Amino acid sequence: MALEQILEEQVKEAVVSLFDAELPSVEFQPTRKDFEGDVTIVVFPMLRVIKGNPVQIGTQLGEYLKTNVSQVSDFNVVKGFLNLVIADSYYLDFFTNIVASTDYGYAKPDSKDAIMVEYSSPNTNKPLHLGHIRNNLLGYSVAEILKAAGHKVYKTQIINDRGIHICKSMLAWQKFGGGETPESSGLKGDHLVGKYYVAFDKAYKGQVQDLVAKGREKDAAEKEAPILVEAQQMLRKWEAGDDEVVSLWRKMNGWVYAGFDITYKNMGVDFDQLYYESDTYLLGRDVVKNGLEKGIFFKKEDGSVWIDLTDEGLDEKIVLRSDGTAVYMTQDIGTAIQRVTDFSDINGMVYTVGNEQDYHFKVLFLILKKLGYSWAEKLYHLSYGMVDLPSGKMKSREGTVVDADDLMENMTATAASISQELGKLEGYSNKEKEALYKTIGLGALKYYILKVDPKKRILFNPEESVDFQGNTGPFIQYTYARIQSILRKAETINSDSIGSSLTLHEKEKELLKQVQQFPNVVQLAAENFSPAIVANYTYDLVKEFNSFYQQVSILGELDDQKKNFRICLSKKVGEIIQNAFYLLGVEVPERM
RNA sequence: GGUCGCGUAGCUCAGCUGGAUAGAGCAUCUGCCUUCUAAGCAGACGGUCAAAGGUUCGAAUCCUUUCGCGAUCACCA
Repeated sequence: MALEQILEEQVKEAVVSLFDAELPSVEFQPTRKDFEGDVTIVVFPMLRVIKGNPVQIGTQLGEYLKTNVSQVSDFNVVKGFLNLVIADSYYLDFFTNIVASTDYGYAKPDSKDAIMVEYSSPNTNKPLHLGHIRNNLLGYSVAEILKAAGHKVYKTQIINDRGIHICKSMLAWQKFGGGETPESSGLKGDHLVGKYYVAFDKAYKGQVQDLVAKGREKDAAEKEAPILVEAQQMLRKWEAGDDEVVSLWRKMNGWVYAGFDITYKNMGVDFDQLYYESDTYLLGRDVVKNGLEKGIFFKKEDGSVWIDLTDEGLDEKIVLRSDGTAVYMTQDIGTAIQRVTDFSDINGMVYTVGNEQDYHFKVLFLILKKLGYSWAEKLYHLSYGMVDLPSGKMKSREGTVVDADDLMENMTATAASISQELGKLEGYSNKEKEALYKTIGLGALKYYILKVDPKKRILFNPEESVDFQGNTGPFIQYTYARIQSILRKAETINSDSIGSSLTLHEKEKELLKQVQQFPNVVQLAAENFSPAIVANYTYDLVKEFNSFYQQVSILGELDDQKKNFRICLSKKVGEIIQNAFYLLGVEVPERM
C-alpha cells in the first residue's frame, strides 16, 4: 500500500480516538527542503472539524503516528504543518521492489481505451518548418506518454494533399520549372515544390501590382490576377478528375512525400496510419448532405450549407460551398468518421493543431456531437502556441521561416563542435561520433521545445543558439552518460541484495523520493497531454542525482553493501532518464 | 467590437486539485578538476507573481474588473 494511504487511514483513526471527530480527507505535500522531514500533513483544514490550536493538534497527531506507524520515525510541527520523518527502511523496501523492474513507471498496456493521436498534418506544397517541429514533437511525445500511461495508441495524420495551395505550386512549376525534378536539381522534393510555391506568390504579387498600377482596386486586383484565376481553374479540373492535372498532382505530391519521409526519419517521428484529405472530403460531403435532410444543417439561398451554432454562443459556420465543394470543416468531419469506422476500439482522439484553430475544433466537435456521434465527447484539441521569430510570424511565402531540415542540421553541427572542443570521445569511430552529435543536437532541440508548456507561445531566436548547459537536453544526457560510465567500471551489480538495514545518506533519500515520483509523473503528463511535465521532472531528478554524485562516492565506497546500493540506485536513475526521454522522443548516449 | 489564450527575476521557464520565507537555468560575480566524465557541483546577486478589488485561517494559483500581448470571428487550409 502506498505510504500516503497508510498515513491517511492512521490520521483518520487518530482523529477519531484523540478528538472524537471524523476527517473527510487528509492533505499531504512533500516537506519543503528547509524543514526536517519527508512528508508533511497540513493541519489547517482539520480545524473545520476539530477545534483547537493547530500546533497542539499537530503535535498530538505526530505522537500518535510515531508510535502507531512503523514508517514514521520522527516528527516536528511548524505552525500548522506536521512534518513527518519517514524511516529509511521504507524507502529501501520501496527500492527493493522496483529495482529489477525494466518498465518502472509505465502502466500495464491495454488497461485503458484506445486513443488516436493526430499530429503533423502538413500541406503538401512546401517543406516543414520550425512550427511543424513543435507540432511533431508534441504529438509524438503525447502519443508515447499515453501509451506509457496504459492506453493503446494509434498515431496518425491527415495529409492536406488537396486544395488551392498545391495547385499554386503545380502551376508555377508548369510555368517556370522547365521540367526540373528533384533528381535534376539535387533538391529534396519538398524543397523543390516549396520553391515553386514561393515563385507563384512572387508572380501573383507582381500581377496584382500591375493591375493596381493600371487603376484597378486592390481588392479586385487580388481576385483577378490571372495566375490566381488559372490556379482556381486547375483546382476545378482536379476535382473533375482531369487526367493531366491529376497526374501532375500525383507526381509533385510524390516528391513532397519522399522529402517528408526523410525529415520525419531525422526527427524520429512515425505514424501508424495515414489519412489523405483527397480520400475523406467526399465522405464529409455525404455526411453533410445527410445532416441537411435531418435538419442539422440548413441551406442558404445561394445553395451553400451552414450550421447554426448561435444557441451555443458561436456563429453560423459554413460546411459546404455554394458550388457544392467541400471546405476544411467538411473534410475534418469526414476524416473523423472514417477513423472511427476503421478502428472500432477508438474511444478518444487527440488533435495536435496550433491554437489559431481553437475555434475550428470547438465547432468541429460540436458538429459531430449534433450529428449524434457518442465518441464526440472524447475528442480533445491539443492546442499549442505558435513558434514565432523575433521578427514576428513565420511565413513560408515570404521566406521568413526556419526550415526544419536546416535547423536539425545546425543543431547537430553545434553539438559536434562543442563535443570536439571537449574531446572526450577517444576510441569512437567517425560513424559513432556522427550518431552521437545527432543524438545531442536533436536532444537539445527537442528538449528545448518540449519543456515549455504546450499552450504557451515560443519565441525562437535563431541568432542565439539553443543552450547546451543548465536546464537542457544535453545536461540530462550527460548525466546519463556519467551513470553509464560508472556502470561500466563497476565490477558487480547485485540487485537482489539491497537490504533494508542501510542508513541512508541525505542525498540518497532525496533521490529515492524523486525516483518514487516517476509513475505519478507519467500519469499526470498523460492526463494533461503535457510532455513538459515529463521534461521538468527529468530535470529535477537529474539535478538531484548530480548533487548526490558530487557529494557521495559511489565506486569509492568501502562498505560493499552501501557501494552496491549506490550502484543500483545510479543504474535505476539512468533507466528512468532513458525511459522518460524515450517519452519525449529523445535518445540517450553511452558516452559524451 | 464578440470570443478564447497568455502576462512570474534583465532573458528563458517551473510552480500539482489554494498552504510554510515564490523556485530553476541563462547572464554577472565567487569557490571546486592528484578521487566515479567540470556539458558538472557549491554559493552570491536578482521578484510589487501586469494592476486593483473579492472569496478564504491562508491566493502566483479561485472569482470580478482594468491594462498589455497574441489568436480567432472567411464560400483559405
